[in-house]
Amino acid sequence: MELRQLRYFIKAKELQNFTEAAAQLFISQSTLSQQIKQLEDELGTPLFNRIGKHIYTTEAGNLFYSYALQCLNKANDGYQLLKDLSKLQTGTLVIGTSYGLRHILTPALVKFHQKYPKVVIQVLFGTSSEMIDRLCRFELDIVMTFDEVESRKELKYRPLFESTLGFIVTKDSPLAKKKSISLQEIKQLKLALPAKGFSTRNFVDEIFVQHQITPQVSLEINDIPTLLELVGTGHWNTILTNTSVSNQSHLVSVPISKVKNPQHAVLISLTDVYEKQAVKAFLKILSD
Amino acid sequence: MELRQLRYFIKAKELQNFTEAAAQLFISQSTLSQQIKQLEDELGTPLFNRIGKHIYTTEAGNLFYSYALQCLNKANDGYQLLKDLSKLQTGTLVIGTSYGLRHILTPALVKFHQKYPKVVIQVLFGTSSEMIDRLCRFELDIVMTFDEVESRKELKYRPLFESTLGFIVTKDSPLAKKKSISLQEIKQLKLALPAKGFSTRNFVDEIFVQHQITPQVSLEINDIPTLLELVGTGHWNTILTNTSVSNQSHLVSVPISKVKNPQHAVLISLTDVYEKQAVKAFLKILSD
DNA sequence: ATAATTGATCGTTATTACCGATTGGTTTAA
DNA sequence: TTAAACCAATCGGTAATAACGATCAATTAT
Repeated sequence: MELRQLRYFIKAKELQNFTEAAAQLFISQSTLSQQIKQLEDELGTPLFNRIGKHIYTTEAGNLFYSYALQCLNKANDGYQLLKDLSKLQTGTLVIGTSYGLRHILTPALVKFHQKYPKVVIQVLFGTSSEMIDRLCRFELDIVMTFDEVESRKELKYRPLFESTLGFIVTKDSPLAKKKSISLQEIKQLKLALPAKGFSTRNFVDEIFVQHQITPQVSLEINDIPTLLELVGTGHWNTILTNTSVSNQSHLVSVPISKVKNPQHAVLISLTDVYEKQAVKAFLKILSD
Repeated sequence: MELRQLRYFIKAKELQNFTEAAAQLFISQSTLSQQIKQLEDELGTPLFNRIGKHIYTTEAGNLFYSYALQCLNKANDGYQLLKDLSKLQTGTLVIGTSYGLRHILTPALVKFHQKYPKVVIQVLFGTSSEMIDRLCRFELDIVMTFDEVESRKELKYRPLFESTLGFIVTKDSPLAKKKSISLQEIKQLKLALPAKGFSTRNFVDEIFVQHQITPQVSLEINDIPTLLELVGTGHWNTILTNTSVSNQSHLVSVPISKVKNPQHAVLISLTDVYEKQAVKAFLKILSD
């Protein structure tokens, strides 16, 4: 049984006339006759009664018609779905992102959703190492994070922008008015930092190692909003990319002196893998 | 798009391996590769990501899979339907029935035979317990009888109609003119009853027990036509469903007073078992 | 009667599904 | 590092078959 035969059968049944059906199908009458016969042979029962020059469907033909239609419709639905997908009328976009990038993520999500409202978006915050693992396991379509030290060839890196680290304190703190703060000063203060694995944490650790300074890390946490809330209480200070506190009015970012610390925000995807239409569209919106 | 390609795609997607899929489909790997490629070209999007020696379905492939499956299932459903239907051209229908139901059985058999002349019909009269045993041993397709006290979950009961018991006497008997007869009067008379196991007998026994009356059962017999013949001699009387004597002009059924005795005629079949097309057709005819 | 219409059939052609062998890439084992 | 194993893609050739035109047989309309 082939879809071709079902298409022929349906047309023939609807027109009750092989010659006309063949014409509409742009095939010869003999071809239609043969293909119907072949289908009947496979099904083991006639689909048409041939009475003189007229044909009409048998009981079997009438019953089978409904299934043939449904079968063809399913095939067509699948076809249409993929055509829609290429026009982004459907599908899913799964984004992994660092918390420090949400200020560029959120407006991009809004724009994307306005343009492609039928695409379902999933956003996952997490550590960059965790997200890259997920990316390699095909659980994510794209990762937005700050770049890692090593670069892997199975990953494709698209730079977004640079951001510097800042020392985060409450607006009311005496430190809030300083124009800059040195690592030596920071060494005296209790820090709350993102847990190991976060790209910012990796970067902070690296800086302290470079300057041979051991900071007082009195709290580690793997949730940035909570970290910011804790810093807001005034009991801790932290170091984050400036962009992480851009919408936190009660917190202030003080530049760290004598430290070259630009972090590079990047988009990471898999190389040599078919890239979803939704990913392409999303990248286009981000780059605007 | 052809069903062949959908079949290939589904197998490849399920095994995530072209070589193995081709083997299971009994085609060469090159053929599978070509057909998948052809399908992808028609759909305008890759269905598989080819990364290294592994393949896995793209988003499009995953979405399309469901439709491909449904499409194939519809085709298969249609195929199965016609195979079932064609069995009505050759199959057998084995019916077990109580004697009391022959008045509805015979016209149904005639109609069924006119519609499906090639189906061989076997009819077996017997006790309901015997027939239900046979049904469970798959020796019968369907049983027509009066309902038993207990209902088993492996059996499916379809009610047909209700019938009452009557006291059967010859037309010439002085009792024939009575408008009703009480159990006390019956107690004085010699009875010929169907053998134990017949549903009517079970029901009659139960009624006597309920009224704490012991009847004079002077004859038991497991063949209803013979029983009726004996009753016709005037030496015995009996108790049967009224429908049993509906075509016996020399016998009369006298209602039994003060006894709630509707018997429920039912069709019994096995649950959770494939129901023959012939059975469905027969049920349809019966219900008309 | 005759012509027109229709589906089935026959012989042929064009297409294509299929195969085996090979290639090029990657992964695994030595 | 090299060799072996594995896998999908590709190529050229063959067998299967979808398609065609012509014709036949049957029915219907004129």
